[in-house]
Amino acid sequence: MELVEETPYRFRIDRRDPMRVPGVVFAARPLLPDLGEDRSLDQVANVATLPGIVDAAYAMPDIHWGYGFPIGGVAATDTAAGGVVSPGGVGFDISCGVRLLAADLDRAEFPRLCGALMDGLDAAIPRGMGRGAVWQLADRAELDAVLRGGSRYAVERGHGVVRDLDRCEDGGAVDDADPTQVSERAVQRGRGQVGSLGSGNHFLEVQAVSEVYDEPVATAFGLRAGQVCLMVHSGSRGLGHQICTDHVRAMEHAMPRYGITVPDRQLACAPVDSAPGRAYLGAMAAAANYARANRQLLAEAARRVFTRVAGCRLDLVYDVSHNLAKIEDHPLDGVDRRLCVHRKGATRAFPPGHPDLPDDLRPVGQPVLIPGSMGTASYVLTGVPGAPAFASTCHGAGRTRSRRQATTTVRGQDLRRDLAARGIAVRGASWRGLAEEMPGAYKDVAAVVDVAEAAGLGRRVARLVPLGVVKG
DNA sequence: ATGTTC
Repeated sequence: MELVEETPYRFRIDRRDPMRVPGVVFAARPLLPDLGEDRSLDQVANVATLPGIVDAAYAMPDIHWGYGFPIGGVAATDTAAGGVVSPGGVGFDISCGVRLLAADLDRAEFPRLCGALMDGLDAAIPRGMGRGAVWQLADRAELDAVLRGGSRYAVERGHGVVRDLDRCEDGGAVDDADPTQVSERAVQRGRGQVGSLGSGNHFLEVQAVSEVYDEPVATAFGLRAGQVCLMVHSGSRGLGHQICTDHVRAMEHAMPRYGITVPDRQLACAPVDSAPGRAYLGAMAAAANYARANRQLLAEAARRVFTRVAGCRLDLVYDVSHNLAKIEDHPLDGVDRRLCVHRKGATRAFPPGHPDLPDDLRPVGQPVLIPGSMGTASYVLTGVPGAPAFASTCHGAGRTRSRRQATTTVRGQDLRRDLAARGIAVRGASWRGLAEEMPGAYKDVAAVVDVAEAAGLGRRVARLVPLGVVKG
């Protein structure tokens, strides 16, 4: 794979047939994928062949190998020019994302509360493969209400406060969810999982603000140095996974009907303006709402623990997805075009002044939540004006070694002990799951965020360090 | 990521 270094933070993959646009990789040399075992740069070139793709196939500094599309990938297609939507451009965990809450509690108070707080969260947060959930839905009709209403419905049912919705992407729910495009199997898998963390890299973490880079913006976000925070990273569980599986299969069969060929069958896609395209987008929107309700319920469960143990509030800073396709207007050659923007392992980062931001955030831009790997820092960024890649940035550290490799390197028990020695309390669900998330299997999130800022994708606002980790 | 290979 030939990479042309345009700047120290931006590399180009020149267009060659059948690519329709070039590839652009935001990275520094040390962050580029290891070509021996990671085919993600080939995946960038593959994505660049998709019908209707505009501008470039983008990759963020946390890029790594994914299903069809790279994780850390952004691709936009022109909906008026046969542009496609591809489930592989969203990923299996539809609307996986991050929610950050700020406590009215100083980190100096944490040591005396740590044991009770972490034990309380350990008991209150369902997690791991399958397992239980916070919210027992009455019936299919109530699940449909979640699929249509997301966090808005959760708050209507008493799981949260109205102010939460102001601090959620899309006010807590996307429109155009179509539960009729969600299969019975997806419904069955999702029915008992609203308010559950899942496994893998999902987590709930008690953190402290360790550094503020931009005080006015941090203040507008509701963050100050030394403050205790809570970060939730979870998605749409088995429901989103099943929806992805179902619609990839449907699109594989439908592609010949639209004369579409792709270099990798994992890039199965259909025009946005087609029956299978609309069907996927309707089901995807339903999964997006499910994921938001899931994070809303998890945050509520954590709030109850914080209230009981510490007598403190948790105010929502923001909730944003990093696995989603959205129909957005962006200027191309000076003209606004309606695009289907796929972000897979990439976080939307609206700049100051964006009309979709709530009034109190519009002057400062959207909070962009970047979780680090276990035991390392996380970052809060804000969007910047005129950014490339359709107002998107990285979503985390990015894996460098497989789960399997990680488990042969370290034991979960040792990892937990090492973290405890560094003052980080861990409440896991399985030793294996813990080992798979060893920080050494990830890039350095600080380096990833440095590149994101240097490449003009976003601007650092605050750094958060872990105090306690609840792992799936 | 995932009832971790329908």
